[in-house]
Amino acid sequence: MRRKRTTPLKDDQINLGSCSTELRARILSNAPYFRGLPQPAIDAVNGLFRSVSHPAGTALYHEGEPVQALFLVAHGTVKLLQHSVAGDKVVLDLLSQGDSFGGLSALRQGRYPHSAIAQTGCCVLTITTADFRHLLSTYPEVALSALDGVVSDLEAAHDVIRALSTLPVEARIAQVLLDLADRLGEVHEDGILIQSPLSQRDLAAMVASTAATVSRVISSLRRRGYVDTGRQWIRVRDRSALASLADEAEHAR
Amino acid sequence: MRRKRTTPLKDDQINLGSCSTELRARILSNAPYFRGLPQPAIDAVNGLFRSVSHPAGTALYHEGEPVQALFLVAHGTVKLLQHSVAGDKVVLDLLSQGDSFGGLSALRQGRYPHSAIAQTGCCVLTITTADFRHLLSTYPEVALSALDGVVSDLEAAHDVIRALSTLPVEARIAQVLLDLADRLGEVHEDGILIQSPLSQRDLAAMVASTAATVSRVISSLRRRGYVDTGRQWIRVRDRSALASLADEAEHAR
DNA sequence: CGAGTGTTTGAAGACATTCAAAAAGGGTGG
DNA sequence: CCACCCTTTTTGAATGTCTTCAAACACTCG
Repeated sequence: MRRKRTTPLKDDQINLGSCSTELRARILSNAPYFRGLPQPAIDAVNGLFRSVSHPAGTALYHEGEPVQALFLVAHGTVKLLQHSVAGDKVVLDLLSQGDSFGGLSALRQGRYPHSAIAQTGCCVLTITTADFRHLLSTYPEVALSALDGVVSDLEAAHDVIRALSTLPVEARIAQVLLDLADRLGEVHEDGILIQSPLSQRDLAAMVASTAATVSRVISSLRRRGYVDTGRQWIRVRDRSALASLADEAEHAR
Repeated sequence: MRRKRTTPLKDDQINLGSCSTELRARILSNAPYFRGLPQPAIDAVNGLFRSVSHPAGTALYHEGEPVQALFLVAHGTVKLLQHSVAGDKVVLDLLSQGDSFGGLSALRQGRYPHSAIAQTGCCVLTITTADFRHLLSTYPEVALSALDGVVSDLEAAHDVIRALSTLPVEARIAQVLLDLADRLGEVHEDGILIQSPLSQRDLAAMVASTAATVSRVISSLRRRGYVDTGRQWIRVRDRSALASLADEAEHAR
């Protein structure tokens, strides 16, 4: 019998992911970009995508490389980050099933403005920029959906800027945990488990802090019973307590 | 004869601005959104816009209000900001001639995610969200341009996030000054004058700091001869020196 | 079991904030 | 043109949050 695993994360969130054609079809027809297209169009779109598997930790692309494709997460989680020259990283986002990324920069500069790393083993659907551009002009509603998606990303980025500008570390961490819990969380009776390996270094890179500080804050949250944590995983036990931490910080002063 | 003005800023950047129909036509045909449309289409577009003047300091809209229009700056500068509940503000961007803002959020939530304040007396062209939506579906190339513009805004926001995450205050200020000089600057023999009234409080709200700290940093930059400053204005004298300040901070450590 | 990575914790110190108060700039109305 | 007022800018001193550096500990994998 297998030894009890200590991480509560699902295996397939950690190990190599692969795409069944069934999954692939489901992802594409549910993707915000293509939802609403007539079935024949969806079939045509389906033909333009390739599915690729990436082992955990590998890069899908690096900041500065010429843009080659637009990506759609089918399975697993993908981390978007920027490197600073000094070597420390800034994590911009953590994406999961149904999220898209990468290719839209092609419309502009033609270079990826950030790197994408497989946070888990994952499967992504890719479409070449040329094909996607073609889609955009063929189906205007796709362009509108894309616009919608990017506007939403922009607002999220502005929220991060506000948090970095006005909130102390603890509140920023609380806020990020809430966001991740809502987007990647899996509800259990003992709390919301964030379904992705997430080191405190990663967390630090999301809130503009350091691993040491994050550890201190997280420990304090754990002592207060707001979260459970372990190596590379976090479970939110008291969502509303975290929410008030983030809010009170804003009202303070 | 008129007394020598102490501010080097242009009068019409401070006082009420108005839109000549000539200016209006020029702005619209040069706007990234509509550039490339055939002339009849541009004329049609022209008919959908209204031009509105705003005195300096007045709000074009407030965060949270329902989105009513998309805006295009014809003259003057406009400040986009978010309020924190504690009352301090976060300045997201400073826009000038040709920049657009506001209405794209309509596609999503229907509420403005930030406020817009006339930094100078200014003239803006507005189009209702309904009309703009109509434009988007009528002319697919407009949707593509809009997409392009938002992607560019998103990348700018990510750059701000990186700066806030990795750079000390001085470097962030240097970076913002460079950006403003490039976008709002007017080249003179004695440096690049940022053509918009800009208080140190505003600057502080752009780099997530305080007026007191900004004053100290700016004074230091002035002593080193990198900038000239006065009440509500800044001139960049040594662009490359500022650039190295921002760069060295990244390479340090 | 040993190596490597992730987490915890302490102590010292830096950078920036906060609070406060004074000085300077610019507009306004007499 | 001057006196007044309000806002912006400047500067000092004290404080604090967070970082840095270091070392110990824990967990996982080969």
